[in-house]
Amino acid sequence: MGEKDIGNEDVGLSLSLSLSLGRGCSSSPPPLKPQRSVPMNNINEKSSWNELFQLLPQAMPLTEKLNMQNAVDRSTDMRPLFGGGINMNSMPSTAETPPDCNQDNRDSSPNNSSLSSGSGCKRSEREEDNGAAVAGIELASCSRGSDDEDGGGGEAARKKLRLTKEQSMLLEETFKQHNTLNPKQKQTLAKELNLRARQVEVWFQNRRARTKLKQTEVDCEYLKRYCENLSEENRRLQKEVQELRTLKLSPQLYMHMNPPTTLTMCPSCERVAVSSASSSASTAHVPALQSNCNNSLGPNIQRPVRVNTWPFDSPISRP
DNA sequence: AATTATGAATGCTTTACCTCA
DNA sequence: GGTGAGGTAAAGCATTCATAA
Repeated sequence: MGEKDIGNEDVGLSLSLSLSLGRGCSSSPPPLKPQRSVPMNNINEKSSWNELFQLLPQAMPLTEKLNMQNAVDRSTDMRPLFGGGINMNSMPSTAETPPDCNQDNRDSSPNNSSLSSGSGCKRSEREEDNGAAVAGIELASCSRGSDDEDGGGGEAARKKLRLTKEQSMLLEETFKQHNTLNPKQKQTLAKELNLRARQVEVWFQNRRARTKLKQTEVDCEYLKRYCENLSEENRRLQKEVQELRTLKLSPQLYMHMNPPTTLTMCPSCERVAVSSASSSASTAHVPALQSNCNNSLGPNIQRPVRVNTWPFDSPISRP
């Protein structure tokens, strides 16, 4: 399948996602992601993403931001919707969910160790699931799997469920709104989808995990680029230092040189003006720049411009 | 046959809540 | 009554497996 390729390509094209934050700081990479410091129940990856996008560099066109968002979304969201050969079976395997199953072996773990930890076995969900099963979840049509429900053991062969297109779509839509569900939402959604609450829960867990994975890939790509740009910048600066040293060694040349060039930026519109330190004429165009903007800092405030290693913010490939 | 996508299982951590000394 | 320790449940995450496509 080429889907992964597409995903990677998108990632490659869309790296800048989180990067946003590095603007103006070329010495240390920006935080890639807001760190979690809240109870896990409150995690809302979506909102983090939104924050990230809000922080994207202003220089980045909106379409680019959207493309990035779409790229990530596409890489994870669209597949279930447009993947070929969608199997419409929706039946939770009866091997997994015997109609009269009302105890903890719902998950049909081969070693039946789901009770081992007490905390990891999600008792309530099993209870919920039982409720869902009672509510008729098991009545969903099953296009396959009828041959393994008689498998006696049943637990050994777990038949893989494929969600229907409609189910996937609704799950995706819900995930876009909130990437975690409270029990009530879970139940409601499960009922709507004709699935067990546990299945909805698992789907959301997987979705979060895989979204995170994609984000990690994007972050890695960004860091890679960031590093490359730093290296490039370093090389450039070293070359510049070398040139200056050379000039210093030949004072005659040095004397005929123009004074060092500095860059100044209009604080409001952030347009850059090149000026010579001793040339009043050349500095004149900073106020000229500022004449077009409402600069709250006043026209005389100029700040030096740092060379930005932000990969998408400035042309790196300088001559 | 190999690969990819994805549903599911398992074990662990974190957090909230309760009980008790 | 306030407080810290210990236990428990619930929820989420990371990892892994299994299987459909």
